[in-house]
Amino acid sequence: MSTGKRLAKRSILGTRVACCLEDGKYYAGVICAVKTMDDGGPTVYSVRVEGERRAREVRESDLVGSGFTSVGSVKLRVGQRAYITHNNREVCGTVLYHRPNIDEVLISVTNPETGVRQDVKKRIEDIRLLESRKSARLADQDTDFAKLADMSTDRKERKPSQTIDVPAPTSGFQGSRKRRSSRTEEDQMDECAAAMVLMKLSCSPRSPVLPDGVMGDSMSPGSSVSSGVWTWADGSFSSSSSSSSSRSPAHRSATPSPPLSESSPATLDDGLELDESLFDDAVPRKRRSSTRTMFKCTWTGCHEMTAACDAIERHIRSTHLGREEVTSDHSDSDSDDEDDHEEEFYWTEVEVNVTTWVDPCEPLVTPTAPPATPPAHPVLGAPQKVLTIPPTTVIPQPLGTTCPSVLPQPTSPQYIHVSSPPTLSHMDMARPPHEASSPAASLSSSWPRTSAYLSSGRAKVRVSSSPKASPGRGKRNGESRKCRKVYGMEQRDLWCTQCKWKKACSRFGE
DNA sequence: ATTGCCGGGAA
DNA sequence: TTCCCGGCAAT
Ligand SMILES: [Zn+2]
Repeated sequence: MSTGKRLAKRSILGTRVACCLEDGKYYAGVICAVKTMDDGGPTVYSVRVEGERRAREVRESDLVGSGFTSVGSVKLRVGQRAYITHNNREVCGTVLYHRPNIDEVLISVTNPETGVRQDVKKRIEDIRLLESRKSARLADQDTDFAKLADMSTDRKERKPSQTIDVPAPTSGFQGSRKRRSSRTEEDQMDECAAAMVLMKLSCSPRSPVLPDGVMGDSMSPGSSVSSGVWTWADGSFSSSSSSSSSRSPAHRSATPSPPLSESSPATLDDGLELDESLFDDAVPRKRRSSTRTMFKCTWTGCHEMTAACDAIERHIRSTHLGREEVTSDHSDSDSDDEDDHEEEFYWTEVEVNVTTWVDPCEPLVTPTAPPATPPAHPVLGAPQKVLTIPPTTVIPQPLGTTCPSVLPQPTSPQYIHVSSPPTLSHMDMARPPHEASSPAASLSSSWPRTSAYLSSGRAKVRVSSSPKASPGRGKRNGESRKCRKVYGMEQRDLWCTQCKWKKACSRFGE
């Protein structure tokens, strides 16, 4: 009554959180009760830490998770167990150090395949303190099993991400909503299992894979927080679907064999066909008419553009993500052993007028490109007119087609922006954006990278044959990325009011 | 299973 | 009026 105050409705009971214990490290647990002192006292949470019997009572400030402190704002102790996405699978590691000042965390992980221990640098935002519900995931494609299973399939240059299968979010924690389930998951599992079998057959029973005690040291004394990250290796396959989910590790489009029909963006500079037969059969091979697909860096303020997506990814990796190729210069197309392919989130395909660029193999910069590329990690979400593409770089949309599912800004479907960034960034979005005025402002400038989850993974532009509009009820035809979808449940406060009320969206109404 | 949102209802 | 949600249609 009275004072409008709306509590986040969802019950936090049952929410998985990381709880800071006496040793200063965080351990996974579940909230089982909340005790709030009505007289202004601090709220006390009763958390059952995994591996312990009794629940312990902790203060809010000792919790990390959705609705609480975000990982980004805590200092991790040495020895803290952490989960990161490495080579497309979640691995568990131990923090070697955490330097908040430069936002860098060094984690020691062990590669399940090689058994080699490796130190990985991550940003705090890319780190989870809780294990994802679905961990283990093979990178497929060029992992061993892929070779075993079908090595004939691809021999040529392959690109990490063709399809836009959405991966996920980051911010390891969860509230109460479950993430979408991908059906490919099963496939992968199967293949994975098959692979394991193969490997088992061809290797010694106790294959080099996964050295038992991956991190036998410096962990909690008696708490078995783990439950095995690489579950598949343990033999426990139970795909539990506990209520508290979490992000699923970012994984790429996996399916190796089937010829992907759509959504296979251009590949390499020379003569590989792209899929644009869909929108305009231009450039079946080389530059033909007058446009051509280029790969443009979408990093805020950066205008780098290259002809090969390979190149743009390299650019992004080194310039923006600050990662250098860890692995020895692999010949050209396999064992991508770097990190999760975060670089893929920062480029987009663009149709370029062929006359404006010269060398197909060399990265080039748009004429107006400001030399000032942010040196360090620029803060995402600080909008600064990103897509200020000079007229030459973008082609107008061919027909009165809709440009669905890409730009959240419905107002100017003038430019087709062949999309690609398959997923959103792995930024943590635990708290409401400190952005300028309206979230819409930030949106209009770029991808909704502030968004948490882009649920249905499909981001490829596609020309639908007929504009078809039936404003009846339910849903509009193909397009429907409204606040809910764009921001996800987790960021409900960013939705427009109408959406919050389950009414017709006013922001993306169109 | 998820998303958009109408219609209805409580505060 | 503001806010919330059941439930249905369309994916
Ligand atoms: Zn809305």
